[in-house]
Amino acid sequence: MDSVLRHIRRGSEELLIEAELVEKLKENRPLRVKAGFDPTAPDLHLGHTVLLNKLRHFQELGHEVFFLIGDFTGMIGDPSGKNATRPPLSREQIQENARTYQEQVFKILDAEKTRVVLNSAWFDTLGAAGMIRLAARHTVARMLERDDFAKRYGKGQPIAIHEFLYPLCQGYDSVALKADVELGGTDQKFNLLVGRELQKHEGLSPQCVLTMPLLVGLDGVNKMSKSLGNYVGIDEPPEEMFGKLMSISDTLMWRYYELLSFRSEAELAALRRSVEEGANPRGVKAALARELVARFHGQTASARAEETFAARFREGQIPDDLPEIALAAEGADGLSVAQALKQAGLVPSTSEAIRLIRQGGVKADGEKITEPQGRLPVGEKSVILQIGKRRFARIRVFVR
RNA sequence: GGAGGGGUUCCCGAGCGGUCAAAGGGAACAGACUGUAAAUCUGUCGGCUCUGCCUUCGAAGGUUCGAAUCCUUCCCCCUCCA
Repeated sequence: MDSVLRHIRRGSEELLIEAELVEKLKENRPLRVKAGFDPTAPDLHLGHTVLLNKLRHFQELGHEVFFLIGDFTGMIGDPSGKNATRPPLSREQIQENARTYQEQVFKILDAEKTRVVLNSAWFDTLGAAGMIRLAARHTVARMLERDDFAKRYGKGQPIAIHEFLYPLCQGYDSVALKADVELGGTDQKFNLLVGRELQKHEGLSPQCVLTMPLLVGLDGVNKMSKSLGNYVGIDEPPEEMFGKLMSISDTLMWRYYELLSFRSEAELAALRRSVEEGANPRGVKAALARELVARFHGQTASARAEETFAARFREGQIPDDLPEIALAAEGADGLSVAQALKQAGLVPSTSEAIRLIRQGGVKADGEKITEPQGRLPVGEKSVILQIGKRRFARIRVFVR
């Protein structure tokens, strides 16, 4: 029992209430473990996988996971108040999103032990009267206990009524599913607890609540999210993933280890010690990148991504598989480098190109270009233009 | 229904008749450094046929030699009172 509990708790923020969970586990049946996802943005990133990994743990322990897609609650919108409105999704879009979700989710979850459910299944039949009955179960004062509501109320910021319905609906999902455990991010704690209350009202045994920390994004400041652009998508190409993971700060790396790696606590401690004793954090970070890329793309792809990364950034190599782009020059004197960079799509404007040349950031066939007026001659041979370490194009100039 | 606050370049946010392509911060990009796309430092950060020209400060008009800054109308967001 102890080792099971430790497994469940690993990486988690909070478990409520442990004693109750022990009781449930003692019943020796598959527990009904619930986690909700909204029906938009089916592009999963590493932030989502923190929770998915935990669901996976439950499956490994023989429990049943309910992967709930909040197609009904999606209509209410995000209660965090950031995105005020969100266009309602059509039935087809939701179906489509659900499908995409599953494709991605089952890279982590065991499809055999996962039930995908939509909450419109019970809300469509609940009706307005049912909704009012549900709303009667909770008081405004209790609703205002939620941290973000309290803050907004205190600051005189608006809170729309329907935002109060969101936690209630999410809680009702737990009633409908008879959930034994619900997982969510720490920001979900309040909503998860509402589920407990509502279940008690219905005479059900209240669910245990397990919250997982939010994963900080690549910027090291905000939580990982697609809209902030600080994410690593689980569908991204191996090279991209590897590079992004190498770009996190040395401090942030440890957080990622805790939340994303499957290495044992003992192994983590050993890694930490080695860096304290002078090992280069670069290597440790690469090991993390290797593990994660391998999880989504396999060993070989992961190894190849690492090689590419090393070649590109340590040895400054130029990728060898660049397609040739043919650009037309107006006359026999060729094309200005700035124009070429723009037309090849490496920069959005010639102004930007000129700036980069002035800063010494542009190379042609490995030679730094110093003259903003520089031109590429017309010819049979292609030239490789490079900006910084990451942008390349193979260009050939011809006369129109 | 009434009163008031506000919409500025990717984001936050200053500017309130000329010296404003517009302070400051963030993000981003480049350079230096580095066994890292880490950290740190420096620079850049509307467009162009680039020592000059053109287009931006919610929209449209107007006043003025000159407007992000003043006036008019309109659109949008927010708060308070009822």
